[in-house]
Amino acid sequence: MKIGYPCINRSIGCTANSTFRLANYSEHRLIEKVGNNLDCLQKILEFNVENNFLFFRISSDIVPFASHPVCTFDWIDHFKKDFVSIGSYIKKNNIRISMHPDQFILINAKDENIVKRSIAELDYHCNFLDAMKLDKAAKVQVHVGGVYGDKDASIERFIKNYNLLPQHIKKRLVIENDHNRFNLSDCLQISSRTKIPIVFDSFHHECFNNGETMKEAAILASKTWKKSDGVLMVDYSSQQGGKVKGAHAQSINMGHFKQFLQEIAGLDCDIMLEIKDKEASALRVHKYISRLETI
DNA sequence: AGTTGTCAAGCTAGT
DNA sequence: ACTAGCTTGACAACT
Repeated sequence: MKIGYPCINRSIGCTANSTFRLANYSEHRLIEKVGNNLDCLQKILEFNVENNFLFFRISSDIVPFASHPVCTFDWIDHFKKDFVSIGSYIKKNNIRISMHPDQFILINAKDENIVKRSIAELDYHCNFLDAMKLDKAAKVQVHVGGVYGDKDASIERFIKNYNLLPQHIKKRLVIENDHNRFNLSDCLQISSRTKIPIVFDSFHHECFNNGETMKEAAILASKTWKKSDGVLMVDYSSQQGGKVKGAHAQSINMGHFKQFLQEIAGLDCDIMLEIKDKEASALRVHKYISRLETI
């Protein structure tokens, strides 16, 4: 079981998701930003290896505007050496990688243009992972999309559009249950017809489910992962008190987390801690787990 | 140097 | 009708 946190490290003093304004786009700026972001990504990964965080989500902002029409620059070729070098570091240290394109990515949108832009964005994510020469266990996770007042039709549209995706996207794309639109059983329905693996989001499952216990749900999701996809990815969080339903906790609630670990005991998975304070909470989790291992 | 409005993109529920 | 929330900050124009 690997533990990770998403995108941002707050203790090493650099970010791998630095961007700029579209209005200020220039090739020079793009090269500068991507160069810095890749340098910082390497530093974050080194920090992670030292601290035994072997699961990491790379920010979608690592190559700003990569899928925007304004970007015609061949960044894959320009940074080829860096990609290969970071990729070998990832493989050498057996780090699991994921990416999570933003909320604008809607494979099942009714508007063809949104679908087109979404595919362009997925293409960017997959090209990025391909450039690092990572195997297909490095995943790109999205939500199913919008309901548009007709869930069945929206599921059909997802499946239809998914089947049309190019192979280099299909091999990495996975779906995640969300907290108010498509829950685990909706995702399972899609998975049974497309064989797409499901990232299990435990917090979303608490918010929105079809009566499955945490353990049942995690096992159902894990069965959608083939050997070559790697083990089940889990997104873990809990409710931030005083905020609207679905708001992620600012810092980890260890009691809640321990109970979650007990509930899914015996299931191999990699856990992404979607907690706002990032590695601070991840360090507390590690302390707890290493204590368990020494007992 | 510090503050603050704004940033490519969408959907949903809650106010 | 409007906004918070979602991987959420961080950019950049303004004091």
